[in-house]
Amino acid sequence: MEKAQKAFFETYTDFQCYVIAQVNNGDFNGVGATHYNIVEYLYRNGPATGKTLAQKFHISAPAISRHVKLLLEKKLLVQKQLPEDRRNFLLEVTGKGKLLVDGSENQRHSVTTRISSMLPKNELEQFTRTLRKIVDILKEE
Amino acid sequence: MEKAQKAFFETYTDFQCYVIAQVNNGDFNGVGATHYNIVEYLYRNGPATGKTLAQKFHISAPAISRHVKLLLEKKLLVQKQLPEDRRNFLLEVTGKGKLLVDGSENQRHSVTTRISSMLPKNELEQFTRTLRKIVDILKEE
DNA sequence: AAATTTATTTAACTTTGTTAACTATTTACA
DNA sequence: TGTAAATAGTTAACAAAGTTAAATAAATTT
Repeated sequence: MEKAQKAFFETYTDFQCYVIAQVNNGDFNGVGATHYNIVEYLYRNGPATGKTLAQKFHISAPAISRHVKLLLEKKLLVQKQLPEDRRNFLLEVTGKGKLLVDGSENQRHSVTTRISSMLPKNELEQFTRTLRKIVDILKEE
Repeated sequence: MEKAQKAFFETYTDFQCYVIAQVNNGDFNGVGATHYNIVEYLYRNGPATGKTLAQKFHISAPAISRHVKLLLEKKLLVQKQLPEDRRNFLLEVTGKGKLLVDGSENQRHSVTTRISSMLPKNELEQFTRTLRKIVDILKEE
């Protein structure tokens, strides 16, 4: 294997360990990583249906259904049945849900905040561009 | 939130979805993602003990123990008790284990290979440098 | 020699994903 | 228009892979 490839490979796998560990361990007041990501996604992108979330997060509809059920119980989301197609339920973040995302004690959010604040702006921009390319490569399959 | 930060944040979370999906779904002949990562790590870095693996992958000793047990059953690893301290068991990749990693049908390996072959060399090097910084930031805590 | 520490394993449990089967609703079309 | 197919979501049963607590065996400390 070529040197640049090898360096990338090692760093990437090292990084992957952290991402996985963060997902496995991150549980904040009974709100797991995927729970949090759902709330945050709906906060930033506006209301969406369960189906959209399943596609976004690449998990099955029943998995989303269980997550949403818990988030409704915790009053972090509310559900609105659409009159034009009553099979669809739009999910919306509550004030409490927004507080969860905005909260400064939020570890999940702070990881990306910390990363982006510790890199020079141009380096961050270049990194984001390459990472976007990588995501697009991954999406192709 | 600043524009560059926001772009990073969105791309990062999108990327994270793929990493997690890959870990959840990736099961190749009964060998899951962590199983494979263990074999590959030992292949590339030489024999190591369970304790080392637990530290490397940020998972508990019992989790490693279960993974290793399966990998021994599948003859992908062998175990050698060290005479100088018989509590330590060095884990080593077998020929069969090496074939798993080297195999061209190997999806896990091919993700990083595909990424690195689709980026210009200097972009890959810059990306690796920034990603290494990020891993170091994450390691600090 | 006894107590403590260390590496590993076993047992019991939790979380979070999966597929299969179900309900409710909408759409297609003979 | 009435029936069949498709779609969104849920429930049930299960699997994978993590966790902590407790057990074992070996080495080290006192």
